Amino acid sequence: MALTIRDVAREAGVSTATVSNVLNRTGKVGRRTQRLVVSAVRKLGYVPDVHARHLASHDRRTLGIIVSDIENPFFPEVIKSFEVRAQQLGYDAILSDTNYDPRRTRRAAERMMEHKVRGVAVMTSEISVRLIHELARRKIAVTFLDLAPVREYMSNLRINYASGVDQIVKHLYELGHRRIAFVAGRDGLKSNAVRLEAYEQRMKMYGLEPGPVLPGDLRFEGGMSAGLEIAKMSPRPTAVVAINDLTAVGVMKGLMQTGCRVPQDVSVTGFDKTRLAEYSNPSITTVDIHRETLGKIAADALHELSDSANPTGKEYEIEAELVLGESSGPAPLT
Amino acid sequence: MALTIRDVAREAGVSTATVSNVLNRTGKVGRRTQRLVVSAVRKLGYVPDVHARHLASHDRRTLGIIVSDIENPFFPEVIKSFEVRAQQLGYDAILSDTNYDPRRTRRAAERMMEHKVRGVAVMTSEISVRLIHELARRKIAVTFLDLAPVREYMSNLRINYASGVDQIVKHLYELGHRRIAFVAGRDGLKSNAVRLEAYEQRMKMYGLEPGPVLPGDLRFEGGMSAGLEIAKMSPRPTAVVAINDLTAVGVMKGLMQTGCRVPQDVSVTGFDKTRLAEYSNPSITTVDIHRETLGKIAADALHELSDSANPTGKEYEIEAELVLGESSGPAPLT
DNA sequence: AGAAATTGTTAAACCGTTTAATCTCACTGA
DNA sequence: TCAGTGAGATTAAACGGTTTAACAATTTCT
Repeated sequence: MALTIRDVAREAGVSTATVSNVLNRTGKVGRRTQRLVVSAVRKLGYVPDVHARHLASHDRRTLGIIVSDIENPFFPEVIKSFEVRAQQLGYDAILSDTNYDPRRTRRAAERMMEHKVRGVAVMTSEISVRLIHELARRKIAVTFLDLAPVREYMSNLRINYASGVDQIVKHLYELGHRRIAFVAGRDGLKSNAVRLEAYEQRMKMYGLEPGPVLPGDLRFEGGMSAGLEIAKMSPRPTAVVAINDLTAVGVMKGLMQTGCRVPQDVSVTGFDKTRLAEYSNPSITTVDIHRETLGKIAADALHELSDSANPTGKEYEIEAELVLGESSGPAPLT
Repeated sequence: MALTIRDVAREAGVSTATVSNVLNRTGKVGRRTQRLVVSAVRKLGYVPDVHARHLASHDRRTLGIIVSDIENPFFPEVIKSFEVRAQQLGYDAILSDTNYDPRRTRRAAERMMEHKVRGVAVMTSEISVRLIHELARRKIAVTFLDLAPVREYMSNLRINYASGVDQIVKHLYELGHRRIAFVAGRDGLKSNAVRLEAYEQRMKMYGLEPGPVLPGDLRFEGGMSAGLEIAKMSPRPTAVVAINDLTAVGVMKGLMQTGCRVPQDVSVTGFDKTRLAEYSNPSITTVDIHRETLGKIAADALHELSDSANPTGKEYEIEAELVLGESSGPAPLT
């Protein structure tokens, strides 16, 4: 039905093998013949079929990336740099979105198997460790974010959340803040627990009493109600460490609604360095987790894992970096 | 090497055809045999190879979507609803990001051809009409945003920008504003030109002099410098219509930096209803372009185009809707 | 009971490409 | 002159599924 390699071969007056060799630049074809084939391809507008190609050449050149929510501003940048890097390494990249739903996570993993990818970057925590092991058992390389120990075909990307929190608390301490509240995120998430823990630890290191710790939901609303609550506390904290930027924006809104000024009365910090941090008013002091590095390293890790003879997993570390904004300032004189 | 349908057939003691029939629910298999096959599949953990499947069954069940920039907050929602709808219709969806680069746009289109997709939703304007025609000529259904007239295998999704602008101007007029400025976007973009034109037309309809029209860049920075400029105009406009939300945020920042209050002194409106509009402070009066509808309709349009016997293109219209925020209010008494 | 209709299963061809094995033939060197 | 060489091209067998014509078994009908 559609144009095949046979049509090209006929047009150029050669065999299909020759066409294939020209297309794949194996260098086995004479210059004259090469020209013939190329012009036949041009003339006919032939485009090879990726499915037939994958099937015939046992060499699978696809990488997958699974994210929990493409609408979460954290992911697009990661996806993009993953895809760019994958392409540089000669892979096709496919994306699946799980929407935080375990069923769809299963489907996503199955899709990766169906597509016979060489590796998958798992950027969500709704996935079960069993599923990861299943992928690895099928010799599909996997990278994930601190979900399991490293093993065969499994590498780990550790984001240094603790260091980010450390830098925030240090920053606030040096500005003179002593009562520093924390607005948490969702309970189940390991990445959230790590940050809370780091906060508590660092506070103690400075000889400060941790807390109060307010509940949040990783969303604007949770931040806002926390902000309202904090505004009427007595003694009122002079600084708030929020679990992410969106929460920080909510906190600021809550504070401002009750007349608290940011940062004159209360300093607020976020996490993740989303665009929101930059564009909110005041802009937010936050932590940059180098998302483009994350995506790139994920692709590199998969490449290395699936390419080498010994697919032993490795640990990678992604650094976090404090970025100053207008939302943090000197503690008010009591 | 990996598990094939033959392994399953052997395990179940049937032929490969039978396994295939069970997997594809053709209903030609007896209950007993069905059970045998299913349990063999389970036991072995067999997952079919998508490439072999596509190759053998000539029925291509993939749709593609090409966007200019996945990091642009406009797209993720569109992509998601496109993928969800595609899946409901039984398609696999693949995504390409062009990064506003014509070369990458070409690559994206080629990728779609290589994958032998049934249809492509083109959500970028960097694509040449030639390329769209080339896709259509290969009987790949295409939908786009007002890039070309409808033809065979080509449907058009028209976003009603004009109506959105109309609603904004009407809203401001009714609040008593008479001097309404406009902050433009990028010059080449048709979608931007349409909005500017609609603004001018509507202003005249109300017997108002359009302008001033300030340049922008669809980014925060352009908005901010426009905001600074507007602040020192005399007589100062009492309202500003910005080309998009990000620009509006910039405008507000610029205004506020010079002591103008929003909306007490100057009202500001955005466009697109990104998260930014909701979370900025004050939140922005903006226009919602129903992105999830856009994605869904794109998938539906492709399905219809590629499914029916006569692939005649159609026109679809996406409505725009005013959403009130805190950034617009009554015109100040002069 | 035997023919006809229905249902279930299989063997073999095919999808569009790659690739190992094989063939051709002009050229080299002894 | 002729075996040996090697570059360039071809042939044919995969790859992992689906599809279809043909056959076998069972049920239905007369």
